[in-house]
Amino acid sequence: MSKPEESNWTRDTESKHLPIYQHRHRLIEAVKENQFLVVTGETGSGKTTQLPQYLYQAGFCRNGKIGVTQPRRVAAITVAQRVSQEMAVGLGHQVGYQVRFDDCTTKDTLIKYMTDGCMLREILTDSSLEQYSVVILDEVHERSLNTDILLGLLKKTPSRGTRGRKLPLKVVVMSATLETDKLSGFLGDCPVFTIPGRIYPVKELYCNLIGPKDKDSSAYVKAVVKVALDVHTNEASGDILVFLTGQSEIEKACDMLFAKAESIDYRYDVDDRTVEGLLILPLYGSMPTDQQKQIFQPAPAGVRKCVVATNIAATSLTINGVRYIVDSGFVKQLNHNSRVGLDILDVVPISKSEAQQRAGRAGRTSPGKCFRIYNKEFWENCMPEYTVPEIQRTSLTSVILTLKCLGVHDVIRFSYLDRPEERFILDALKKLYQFDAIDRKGNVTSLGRMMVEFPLPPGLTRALLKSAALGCEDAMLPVAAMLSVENIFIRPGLPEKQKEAEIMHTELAACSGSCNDFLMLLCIFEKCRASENPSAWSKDHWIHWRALKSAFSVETQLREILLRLKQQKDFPQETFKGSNSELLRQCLCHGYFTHVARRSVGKTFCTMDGHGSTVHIHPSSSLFGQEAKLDWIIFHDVLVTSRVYVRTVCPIRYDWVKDLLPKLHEIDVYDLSSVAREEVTDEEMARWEKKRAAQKQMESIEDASKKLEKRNDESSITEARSRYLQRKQNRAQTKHS
DNA sequence: GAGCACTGC
Repeated sequence: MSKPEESNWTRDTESKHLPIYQHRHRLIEAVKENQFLVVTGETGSGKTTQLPQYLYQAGFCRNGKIGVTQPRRVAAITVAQRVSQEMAVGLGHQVGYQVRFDDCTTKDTLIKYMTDGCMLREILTDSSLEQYSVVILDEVHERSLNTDILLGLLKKTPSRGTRGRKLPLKVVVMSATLETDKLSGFLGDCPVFTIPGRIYPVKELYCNLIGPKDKDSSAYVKAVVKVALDVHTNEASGDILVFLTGQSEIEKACDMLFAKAESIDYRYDVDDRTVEGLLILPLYGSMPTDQQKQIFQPAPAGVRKCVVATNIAATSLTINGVRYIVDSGFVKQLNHNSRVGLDILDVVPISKSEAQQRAGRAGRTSPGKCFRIYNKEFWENCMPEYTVPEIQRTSLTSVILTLKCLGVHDVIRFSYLDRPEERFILDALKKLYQFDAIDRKGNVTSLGRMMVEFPLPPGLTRALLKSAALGCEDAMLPVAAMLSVENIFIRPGLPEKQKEAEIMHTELAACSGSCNDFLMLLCIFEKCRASENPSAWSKDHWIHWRALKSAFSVETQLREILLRLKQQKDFPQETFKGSNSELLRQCLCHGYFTHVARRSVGKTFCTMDGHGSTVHIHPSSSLFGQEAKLDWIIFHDVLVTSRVYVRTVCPIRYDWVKDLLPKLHEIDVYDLSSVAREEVTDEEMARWEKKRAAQKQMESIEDASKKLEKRNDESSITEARSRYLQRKQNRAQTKHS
């Protein structure tokens, strides 16, 4: 292996002026002396780019690679590019990166930047991380789900001698200055190394336009517009960055900025979105990338940029030249609600640490100001200190399966930096049991070992494996791919264009018989792939080409994994007795029997998972309006807006799920909690077997359908849940009217 | 007759 010249490294004057440079010797010593180290420093301290280079220079690569994790793909790629330039080596050689679909490493790679998800995959194949001498977890304060899991796994780091390791693995945890004591405490009171940052002061101001009682979104859209215009008229030069929660609000705010500017006698030009001296630019994730690019170009001389953005501008994208922040104080957050068994997207106040993060975006190149539209009372009473970490508000099914496959059987007492609620873990275990990924004692089954290989939600993997057993994976692979990319349907803003798109989408639905949204996805996938010019085809049919293209890559990846697994001797093989038109739907049932609903009054459906929630078919479904013809359905996901909607729907027959549904009630939380704790006694096992036998007997006497209905109807808890959802609906309706 | 923040494998 070739080392970069020492002179080359020190000649780099830019990196010598970074705050971290003068601490390099002490840092290297600290890593040498400790197995765990917390390194803290604000953005701009140089820790992400410099520390791996210092360790490389100090000879840490003699016994293995240095791995650096990032929560986001772009960060992993750009930092690796930067470091390879600084070290004057080709990207992919000594310095490389690995993200999904893009492995830019070789056998020479010694400093490897990667996403936290990739590192987790790597641990699945090499649990002692034999190839690494040091692992650096970066951006730990962001508390991404995968980083949190890595923290817990690396805490019990492989020490000297375990599975081929010559030396114990060094673990460095890098975080912004928040909660470093907690991190150090978690890692056995390891030392904390603080590097001064290089950010400029940001003055924080409270505009007192919103208080704890303001819950209405139109109030804060008006407020941010007012503040942004005030900044434009009163403050010195520098761009403005406004934080709102979503696309529709952002568009509304941009329109209001024009209108208000006009009413106070500004000239403006709608096409350029320019009010006199103010260039107004919306920014959100689903925006076409070419439109996003415009945002990074500096405004013309004498013009001030005003970017109205979602949280995407808080971490994922950096806009240079921003000196003023206008903070609405809200964010849209996906929370798993285990009480109703749904994931619900909610608008909630941001945390104080998130507000500081937003303010920090104004101080990257010069001193700045942050205007908070809310008052001090809102700050004190409505905003929590820290954001609830993802691991405590997300569905854990995939993560728990990964942990189980890594040999962590006691998933309740695993070392979590912040422990998820027990019922979230039990929910996940229950789902895994229902999908046959774990057995009654909580051990991973051979099916579970196969399932963990797929980057898909377990239900979808279950359906895919079923289809492969029956030999119809060519139909299921595209469906699985299409369901794991962002929304593929374009919905234009202009009403006449909207109609045009709708007609096109209805035609696409017709090609699959207009009564199965899953089949419609397959149809679109295949039609586009078969067309001469797929991107033109997408455009003509109002389909997002970017999303469809990524569905093609996902399908290829899934197909490769499946091919590999099919070579195993124990890969299941089954024969199908039934008509071909039913084959795909029956396979889907094996992944979606937790998402079964039966039509109840009028156009409503009642979920059969034991929660008995009332749901409606979403208007975007090809089954919308055909409710009267339907009886049993399965659905891919749930959306709570003015009503509880199910999207991506498919009609099924009760016969196809009747043998699966009892599995939903076969195991209770008490059973699982002891499974989870590895405290299943023989007595408990015997009791369960007895119960199961009794249940089987019942089934032969009583029709399973009736029983399930009864279970759903009689439970008062279920009714309470329905009432809760109803209230939620009513609240949402008031909010929207 | 509705409208989905942001990541990641």
